[in-house]
Amino acid sequence: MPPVTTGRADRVRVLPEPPGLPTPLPEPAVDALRLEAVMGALSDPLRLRIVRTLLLEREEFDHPCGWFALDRPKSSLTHHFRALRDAGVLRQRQYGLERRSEVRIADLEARFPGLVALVAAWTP
Amino acid sequence: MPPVTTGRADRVRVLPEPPGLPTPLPEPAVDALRLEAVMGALSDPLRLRIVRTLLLEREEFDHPCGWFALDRPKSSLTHHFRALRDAGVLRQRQYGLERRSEVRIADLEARFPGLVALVAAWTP
DNA sequence: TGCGCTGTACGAGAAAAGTCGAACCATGGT
DNA sequence: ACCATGGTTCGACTTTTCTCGTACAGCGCA
Repeated sequence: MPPVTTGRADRVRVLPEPPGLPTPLPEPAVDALRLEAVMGALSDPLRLRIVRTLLLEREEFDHPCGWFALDRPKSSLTHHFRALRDAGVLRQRQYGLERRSEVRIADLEARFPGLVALVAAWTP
Repeated sequence: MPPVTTGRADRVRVLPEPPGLPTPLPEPAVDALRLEAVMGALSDPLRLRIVRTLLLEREEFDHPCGWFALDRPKSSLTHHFRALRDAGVLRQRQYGLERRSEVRIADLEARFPGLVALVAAWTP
């Protein structure tokens, strides 16, 4: 299976599915996304790395926070994931006890075309 | 009698260069541009507005700082213009006593294609 | 019932960024 | 010579952000 290419928005998986994805945690609507907020969220190397990892290595859907090899305490990770979600970069769902994240590729592409590709091309 | 200024003060930099423009102030090289730094510089509404204005309303080359209608004290503007220059978003040249700025469009486009367009499309 | 797991909430200290006044400098005009 | 212009530097203050420890909560499982 090919690694994801970020230039295009493939299907939007936001539909309510009968087996049911958990409802996403509160997030800004597409037309409420603000460029300065997104930029601010992506102005941190750690968060940039989170998003990039999510873009390049998502095998299926989304990953729990511990998926990434981040050597920070959990409370720090919560902080950064929340910053990304507040800015509208990430969508998070509660799967039982773990919270998984995915990049809102379609939404970002709709409002800020090309931005996702920049993050995917980023090198630490 | 023409008021000949003393040649003791070697302000040679003020001379207009026939073929060229004044040398830009120190700035990061193209391949030293960092996405997180650029994002950080563009995560502020005021700076976003500066860059966007520069992109959309540049009539010729570049503009002095006071060109924009920013109701901030001068020291604040210096701060923000410097932040933009440090991140590599702006290039600044000293024209005699005034300092003019232009967006490093080509450089940004080379490293982060599409980013300039996002700023140009931004709405306050 | 208790343990291990994932992750949150709160709060405090540290670090970074923004804000702005005041002093200053060089230039050009009158 | 003086003043206005366009801008810098410095220092102080305020605000925001980062970092992380501690405490806690829900779920699954023996």
